Amino acid sequence: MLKTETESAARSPLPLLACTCANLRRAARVVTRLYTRALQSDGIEITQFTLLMALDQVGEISQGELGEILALDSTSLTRMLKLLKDHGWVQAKEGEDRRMRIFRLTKAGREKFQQSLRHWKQAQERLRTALGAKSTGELSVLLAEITRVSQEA
Amino acid sequence: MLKTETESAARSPLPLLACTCANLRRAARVVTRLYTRALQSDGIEITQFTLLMALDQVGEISQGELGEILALDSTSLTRMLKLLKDHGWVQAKEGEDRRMRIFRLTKAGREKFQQSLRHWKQAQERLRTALGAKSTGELSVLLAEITRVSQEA
DNA sequence: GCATATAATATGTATATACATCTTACTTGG
DNA sequence: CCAAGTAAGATGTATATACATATTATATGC
Repeated sequence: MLKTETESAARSPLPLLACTCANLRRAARVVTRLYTRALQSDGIEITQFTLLMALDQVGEISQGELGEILALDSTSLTRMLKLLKDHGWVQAKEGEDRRMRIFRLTKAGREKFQQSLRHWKQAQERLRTALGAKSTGELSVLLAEITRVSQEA
Repeated sequence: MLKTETESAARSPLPLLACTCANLRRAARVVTRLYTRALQSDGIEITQFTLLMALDQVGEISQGELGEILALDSTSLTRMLKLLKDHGWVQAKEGEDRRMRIFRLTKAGREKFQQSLRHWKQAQERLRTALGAKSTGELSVLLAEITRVSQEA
């Protein structure tokens, strides 16, 4: 029988998992915590902040298109956007195609976004400093790459 | 008023978001889909497969320690592991410290792991091929780095 | 040895997210 | 113009995940 490893302190704290997916998800968890905590006093989750940021950039957009940009299932967005609506941060209107929902920020949403932007920047900057500018840039490129090729694969 | 962009086809399909966290999460979603679909016929989620893989490697481990390795809140593991227990893939025993739960794979769990390993390898390999070996290696290193520094930051 | 502090896990609650399926609206072949 | 097909979003259901708090067991100061 193998010696149980439970008592040994010899396990490295973060062994490299062999699975790219597991490594991505683990990194996403840790980084999400960092941003979520930075935004805590703003009363907004980083996932919600991301939607505000996207809407701030594009102005108006349909639910489906927003889903494509964020690689989020459109039906997932139904509920995420509902939370934002309940907060009064976004509003929807019908498109010319009456099946579509066109979303945009409300005034309160723009304000919430601007407000939380400070703490977001702090988190973003803290991470960039800790990882190094070069690595941060490389990571960005690789994440864009892997997102693209995974969608095709 | 800005022209609504809803009708224009001119938005690039995957604009680089400005947020490292959003980029990580988006990549994790896309890659998760790839692996989940590869494992579909095995009746196991990639998240569950990851737990089996970790347990297969370490043999026996407490819930808390497993959480540290995977950067998963130990209370999240309570329910994830319960699902695996319900499937009969893992079993728990009390530790010497009677608060602890020590987990390990059952025979059925080892078999399920070995079985699903084939499709996991296919997904892993497909991704590696699509992204390139060099980038895949760099990504691994960067993900380990960002995980480490984010936990400290 | 006890009161208190702390650690490991469980439970309540909330959000994020996916997929299957349903509904409604558009599109298209005839 | 209509029937059949398809596209956009809503809803049912399930898992992943976090945090606050509760519970139980261990550790520690006196």
